[in-house]
Amino acid sequence: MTPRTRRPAHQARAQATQQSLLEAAIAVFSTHGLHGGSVSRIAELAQSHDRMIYYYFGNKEGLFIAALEEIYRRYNEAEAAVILDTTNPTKALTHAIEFFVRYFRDHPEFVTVLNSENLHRGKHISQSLLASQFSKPAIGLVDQALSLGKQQGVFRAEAQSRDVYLMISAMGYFYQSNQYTLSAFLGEALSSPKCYEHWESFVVDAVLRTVTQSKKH
Amino acid sequence: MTPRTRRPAHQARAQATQQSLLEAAIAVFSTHGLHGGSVSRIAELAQSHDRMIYYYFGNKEGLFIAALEEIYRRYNEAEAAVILDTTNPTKALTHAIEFFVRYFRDHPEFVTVLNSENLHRGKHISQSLLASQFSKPAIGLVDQALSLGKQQGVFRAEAQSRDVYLMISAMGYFYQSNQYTLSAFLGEALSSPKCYEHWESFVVDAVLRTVTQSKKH
DNA sequence: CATTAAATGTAGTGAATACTACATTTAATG
DNA sequence: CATTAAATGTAGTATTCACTACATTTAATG
Repeated sequence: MTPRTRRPAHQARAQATQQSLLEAAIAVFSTHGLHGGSVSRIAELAQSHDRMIYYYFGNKEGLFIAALEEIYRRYNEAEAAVILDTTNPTKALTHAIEFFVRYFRDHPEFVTVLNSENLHRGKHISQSLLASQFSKPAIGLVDQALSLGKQQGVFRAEAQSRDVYLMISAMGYFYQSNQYTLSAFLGEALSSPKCYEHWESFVVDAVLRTVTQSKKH
Repeated sequence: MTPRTRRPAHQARAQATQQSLLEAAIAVFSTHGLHGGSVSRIAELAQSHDRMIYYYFGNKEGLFIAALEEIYRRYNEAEAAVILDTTNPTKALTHAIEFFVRYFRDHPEFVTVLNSENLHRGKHISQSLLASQFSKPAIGLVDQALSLGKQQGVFRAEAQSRDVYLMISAMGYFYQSNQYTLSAFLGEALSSPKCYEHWESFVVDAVLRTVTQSKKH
């Protein structure tokens, strides 16, 4: 019989090769974009050969899609690991905001790869079957905090999770994504810890003021 | 004597060539990025030759810098043309917000070219002498409205123009810049008029709630 | 009209690109 | 140990890229 059983040693090496190629792809695509990043550079960084990219991912676009799926997977994974305070909605929402803003700050590759994908009008994300699965828990964190606050009457019932999620994402993402042009434009380095901390607290303040129920009389 | 006088017919044609190359560069760089956009494609779109790009702009990077300066110039020009209500600060701020959000929506090339520049860590904007001049009137509109509101006691004195400007820009810019991945992520086309209008009014609401002085008692 | 220089047109160059045909190695199985 | 197929390595190919040397046209001036 022809051997249909798996070969563990082969497969382990193969997985390691795929993983290092994927990691290298994220690094190269995030710093040079889809067109700017070359397959030879990715292969070199992964200490492999460009030949293997075609072997495992078909072509350059296939590798980009895999990289896109991977950064989304990590984003969702990180979000799912956050545990919010279930009694204090203000604390919970603050915690959620800090998670998002810090995630964008600490994962610039997430921001730049998404920018590349948007430059190409979502061409690859729409091809991905995995990506559609990621959409479900997206607004989960914000929704948890908002629902709790509405139950307790401290947050306005009209505040929608989707809008608040977009607001938080926008303020965290934009600050990271456009830091270079903004720094030139404003004449101040947005990457400094002082500047960043001020922004983070401003985002918390702005979101809370947006969703908090104003006191009657 | 050697003729040092200008030659109007020559110069007029030359300016037209430069202008069409610049326009084509903005179009191509905005849809394909700095690396993805080729000089031959730009020259073709401008109905000229790549030869002229090197004649007028030195090299590809020089053309990109010129394109960057041009979109910034137009942004500042549009901002300077806005005239705000000088009596009603809420109206004035609402008007300013609408200007920014709509500018990003109606000028996707501004958004995508800035994204390309940020991918390259502001390498070109820092080289530009023109760009530094654009920074001055940047926060002007927001500052006008905020100052008026503070004088009248309807806006909080602690609200800083820079923060509010960043907040407005972030919410308007992010919605446009990330519309494709967001639409896939949220399962809803953000480009629809209904969706867009909802967002615009939400931004107005969020900013006003952030800066408005809460009533005592 | 001859001269001149700005402006444009043509035809390339070398390097980098995505991708591939083919050979070789590796570690399983019978 | 021979066989086998997965996995990897090598050496290419055609194409596109940014950029340039050189020729030509255009519209001024004297």
